[in-house]
Amino acid sequence: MQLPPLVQTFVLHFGEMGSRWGINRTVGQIYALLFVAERALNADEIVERLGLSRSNVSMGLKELQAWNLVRLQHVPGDRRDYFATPDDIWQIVRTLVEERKKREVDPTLTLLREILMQEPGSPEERHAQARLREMHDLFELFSGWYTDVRRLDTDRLVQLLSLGAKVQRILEVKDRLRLVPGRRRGSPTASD
Amino acid sequence: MQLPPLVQTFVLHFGEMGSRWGINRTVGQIYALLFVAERALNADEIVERLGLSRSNVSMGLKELQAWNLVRLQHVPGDRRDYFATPDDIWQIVRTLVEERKKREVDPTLTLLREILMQEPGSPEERHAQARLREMHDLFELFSGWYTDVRRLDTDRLVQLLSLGAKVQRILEVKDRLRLVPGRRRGSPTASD
DNA sequence: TCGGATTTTCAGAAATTTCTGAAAACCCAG
DNA sequence: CTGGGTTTTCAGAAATTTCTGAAAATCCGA
Repeated sequence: MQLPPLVQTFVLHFGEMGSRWGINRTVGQIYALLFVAERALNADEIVERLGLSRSNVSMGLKELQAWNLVRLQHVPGDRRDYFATPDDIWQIVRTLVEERKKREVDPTLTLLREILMQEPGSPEERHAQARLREMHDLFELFSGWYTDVRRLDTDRLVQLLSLGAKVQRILEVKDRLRLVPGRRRGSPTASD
Repeated sequence: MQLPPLVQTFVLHFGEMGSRWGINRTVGQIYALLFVAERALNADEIVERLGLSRSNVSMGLKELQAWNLVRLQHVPGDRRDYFATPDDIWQIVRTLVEERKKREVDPTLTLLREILMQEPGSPEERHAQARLREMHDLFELFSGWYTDVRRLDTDRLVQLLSLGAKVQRILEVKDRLRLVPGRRRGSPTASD
């Protein structure tokens, strides 16, 4: 592995972290390398920098492409494929969340719904269903929140995150307003 | 594996899902089983229901305890250990997030800070640092948001999630207020 | 302290995942 | 077409992770 020390530290750490998620170590390393690279890299450059076999890099890149985490680029007059991560880090976050939702949350929700359709054959099953309904509702809540929030443009999103729990105040106001009788429909927020 | 079909479906799915995260299949299965169980189970009951070896179950339970995901209980007059998941599903979510933060986000933030302290020795390293600063700031933002939001009681949290992107309206109001000249210090939110 | 019940440990076996080199497939300029 | 440069595939090798049985440790009532 022939890398500036600073980069190497990060690449190794990210590889380890990757293996704690579903991603394998080398895929994590490849991604880390591309993330900090000044320009798009081709497969041989990755091989050289990380000391992996050519075929391993090929498979790693294939996987990253399947996740939509790298973009394929071409350099004029060069037939090789070059790979890069999006410049906008928020785009990366969005892709990551989107893909994990697609692969993990959605199938789980489908399964839970199926289970909840079944007729329980015993008190034990009845209890299991009740428990799984709780889980289902939780996932639905998150899922709905996400499809909602995903639309926000990045500035708004950052604003919201920076606000943190201060948003709570708004809820308190909402509560107070709710106590006022005769309140009409609409958004009982600060805009009133 | 001797389980009601409905439970078995869930246990198997959850096991698979577990292995897509850092958790191994059997640990996932044990957790799933405890989650839907009507009462706390002892190790032998888990062995019997999931068809695993006694030692495997022992290690799985140890791991779940290390994650604070199961509580140890005792039945009067019985020397065996019984295990259960918290009844409150939100407690489970909180533990899960807390532990993952501790194991993944915090160490990464530490590493990123260390890297950012170093003096870049080349333009390549300078660029890598700039990129990693972006990542660092992103993690800080999430981390700060989380420490803030974690304090909210569950009702408020659910309220917030249900609200979804409608919270955006509040930001719009905030913007409008900011345009008003001569505004004094304090929180220019609904609470004014 | 003893003895039975229970849990934990751990070395090796089994299963799974990752990695590699060699060969095949692809792709385009000439 | 053809040929060289490039990427992909894939069977087996290597590495890692998971799982097991047997033995050791622990724990507690008598």
